[in-house]
Amino acid sequence: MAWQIAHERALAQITLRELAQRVGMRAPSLYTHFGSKNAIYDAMFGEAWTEFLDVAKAANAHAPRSGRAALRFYGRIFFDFAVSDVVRHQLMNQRTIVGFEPSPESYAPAVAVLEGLRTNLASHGVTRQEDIDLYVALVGGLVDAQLANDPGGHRWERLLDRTMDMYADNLGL
Amino acid sequence: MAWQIAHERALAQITLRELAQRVGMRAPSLYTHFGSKNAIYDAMFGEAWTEFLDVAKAANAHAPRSGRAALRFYGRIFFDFAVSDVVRHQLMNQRTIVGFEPSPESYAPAVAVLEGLRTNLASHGVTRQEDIDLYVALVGGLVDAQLANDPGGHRWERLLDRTMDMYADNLGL
DNA sequence: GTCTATACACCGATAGAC
DNA sequence: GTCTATCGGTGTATAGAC
Repeated sequence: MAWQIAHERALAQITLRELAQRVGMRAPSLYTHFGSKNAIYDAMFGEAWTEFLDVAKAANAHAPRSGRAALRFYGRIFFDFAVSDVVRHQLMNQRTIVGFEPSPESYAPAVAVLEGLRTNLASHGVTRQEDIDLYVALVGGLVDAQLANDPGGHRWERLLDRTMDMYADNLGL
Repeated sequence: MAWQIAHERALAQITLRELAQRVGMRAPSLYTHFGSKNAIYDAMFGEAWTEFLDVAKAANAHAPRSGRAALRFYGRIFFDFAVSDVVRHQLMNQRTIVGFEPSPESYAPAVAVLEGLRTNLASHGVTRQEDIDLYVALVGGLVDAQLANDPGGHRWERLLDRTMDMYADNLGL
């Protein structure tokens, strides 16, 4: 229900009064379930990363054998997930809510995703930290450029395969 | 003065009452100079992009002749400027303030910067829109990864030259 | 024009009654 | 648990003093 408000208005424009009203409560009653407004964001943060962890796990079953094709594949899983929900991506990957810092419990699935990526990349010979860092920056850069400059379009999505191949070339894969 | 508050607290935590107090006014008096709070953000947005336009223009005088070196050079100008002031970069390149949309006048220097980049890249044979889009995504991705995962550090800054060379290779430069 | 005082509607959060 | 009542805070509108 909080997601619904976030999609209608904006992530930062969720108000306790509106959220409470939609679930048939008064605003102060929310404090019996959440210690603060940021605790609601925290739960949403954990939800979102758990959801992506499931998507990534399910996708792993169909990952290509070839290293180059796999780089494309992993990149597209993340790209599509991020671009398909701007608000969710904003909460997961940008620091847009001022006082909000994810709790260790909510951050755990995000760590699991990064560990999974590390394992996947390692299975294709990509193990150096700087190479992983570069991969993260490349995919993240395409996502952010797409959402910032052509939301709903495909201008940077079309550059994903080319970028992954460029990366593979650079690694000598 | 608004910049000072933004640096002490956060961009979204500038309050009209505090800003007014620091300049020796009451909050409503600010409406004589700005039509709304977002108009203050708008002025700051224009200031920031004008500042970078000046930096980019000054740097152009020392741009290397070689295409590969020039790609590194332009990328570093933007990267260093963005990373040196997180709050400013947030206002310039991210959509973090909810109701804020830059006015055409404040957006003009940002357009000028992009036109300058287009001219610079063209002088080294990079003219296709998709190539320019990729360049923007690469540099932006490194900046965002640096600020999000290692603020104040150099983990992604160290990947800048390598990324620019990878891009030059991909273009056959 | 520039500033002030006042007011409004809304926000997150807390206290205490039921 | 959920309520009512209330607090200090916010952006902003307006009327009026100088």
